[in-house]
Amino acid sequence: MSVLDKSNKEKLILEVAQKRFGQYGVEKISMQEIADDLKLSKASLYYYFPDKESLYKAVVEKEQHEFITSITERILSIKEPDKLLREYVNTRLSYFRTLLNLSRLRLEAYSDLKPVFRETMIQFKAKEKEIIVKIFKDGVSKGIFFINDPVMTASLFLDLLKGLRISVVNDKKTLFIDDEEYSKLLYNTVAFTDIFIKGMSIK
Amino acid sequence: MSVLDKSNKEKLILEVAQKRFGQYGVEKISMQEIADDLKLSKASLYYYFPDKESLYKAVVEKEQHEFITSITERILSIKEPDKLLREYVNTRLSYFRTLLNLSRLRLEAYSDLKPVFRETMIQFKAKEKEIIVKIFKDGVSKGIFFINDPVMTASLFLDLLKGLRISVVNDKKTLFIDDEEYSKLLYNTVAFTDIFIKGMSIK
DNA sequence: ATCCTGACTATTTTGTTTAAATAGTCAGCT
DNA sequence: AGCTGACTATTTAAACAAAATAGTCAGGAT
Repeated sequence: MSVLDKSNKEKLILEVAQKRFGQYGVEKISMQEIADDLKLSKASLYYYFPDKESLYKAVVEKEQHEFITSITERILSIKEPDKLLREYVNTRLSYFRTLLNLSRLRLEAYSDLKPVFRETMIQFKAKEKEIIVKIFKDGVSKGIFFINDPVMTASLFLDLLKGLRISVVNDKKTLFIDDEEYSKLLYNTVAFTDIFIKGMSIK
Repeated sequence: MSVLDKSNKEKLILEVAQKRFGQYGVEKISMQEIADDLKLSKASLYYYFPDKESLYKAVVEKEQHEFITSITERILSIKEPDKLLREYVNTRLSYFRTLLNLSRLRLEAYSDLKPVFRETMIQFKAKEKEIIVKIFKDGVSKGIFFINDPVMTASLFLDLLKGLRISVVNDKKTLFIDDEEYSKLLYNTVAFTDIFIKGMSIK
């Protein structure tokens, strides 16, 4: 079942769960609490979602979908590849923050990720990479970027962004990022993107 | 007491500990085992080092010292800043691998680091930064690099390198990096350095 | 005085049991 | 089809015991 063809009730449940998970993280919210929020019994909640994992997965996929939709929209309105890339890293960072709140445990680590999530994550990474590859290739064809291997370079770019994100989280015990840390991360990310763009640009 | 003015016995102990910690990590090697290696009683080992932490700290500082010495040597023989930077990332990466073996737990994370280590780590980061700043400033004065804020850019560069390293480790349960992963990390690091250098170079 | 040791104690880690919390099921009602 | 109370199954947390290892010390050897 796709994100698009859900019943109203399911959508409502997803919204409530999204809000709750976003506030305290999956492992701190019980199914009972979500049911209470919906003024529903827990058993009824299980009528819609077979288990907690699938509910969480649906919320994560909803977030992913919202991010991809949002960024795809912008792609249509922005013409310059470099501007586009800057826009991308911005949006991506706020999405990162959302995901962080959603789980409150090292979300970007494959290691202790259940197979179900591994798959959705791989899919997301593929979409993400596709977007960046498109931007890079566009830049090349417009004569702005000089890139030998756009696919490899896209991977590298995404790895570096991820690295910056992880660096911040890795240094902390409590998996939460405050405004100050966020703006510092944003600053670093922007500075990095500038240099990277310059590094790819025709001299 | 500096790394330089230790008794022969202390040096020997450090070598043995360095080897042992390097093989299995600190937490998997007992003081008894190190003492056995040295054909010494555990109590004697404690005669030289007041506790395990200080022994471990001494080993880490030895490694740091070896790295800094090694890289400083190269700085003297290499003239071109870009070549120097490439040399740096190479050496730094092999040092990373050593440290990884030494602890086998997220060493680069400040969070659960005892104050003693936090200090030596801060010192090391400062030295590291100093080296990069020097390389950058040299590049600027030689008219090769164009950098507005060399200090900030050095921080960013080091953060990005760290990010790439952490990305690899973060995805794993077992904190060990094999040859294949290492060469992939090296490849990414080199590719990144190339783009970064280009991004800093005068057009 | 320097270096070393066996025999000790203190602390940390690991394993085990039990209790509590929460996930998940189901027969049956509306 | 959608919902529920009352149930069971699993997971997590707390408490305790046992094992491993860190760390101490009085005193012996050189």
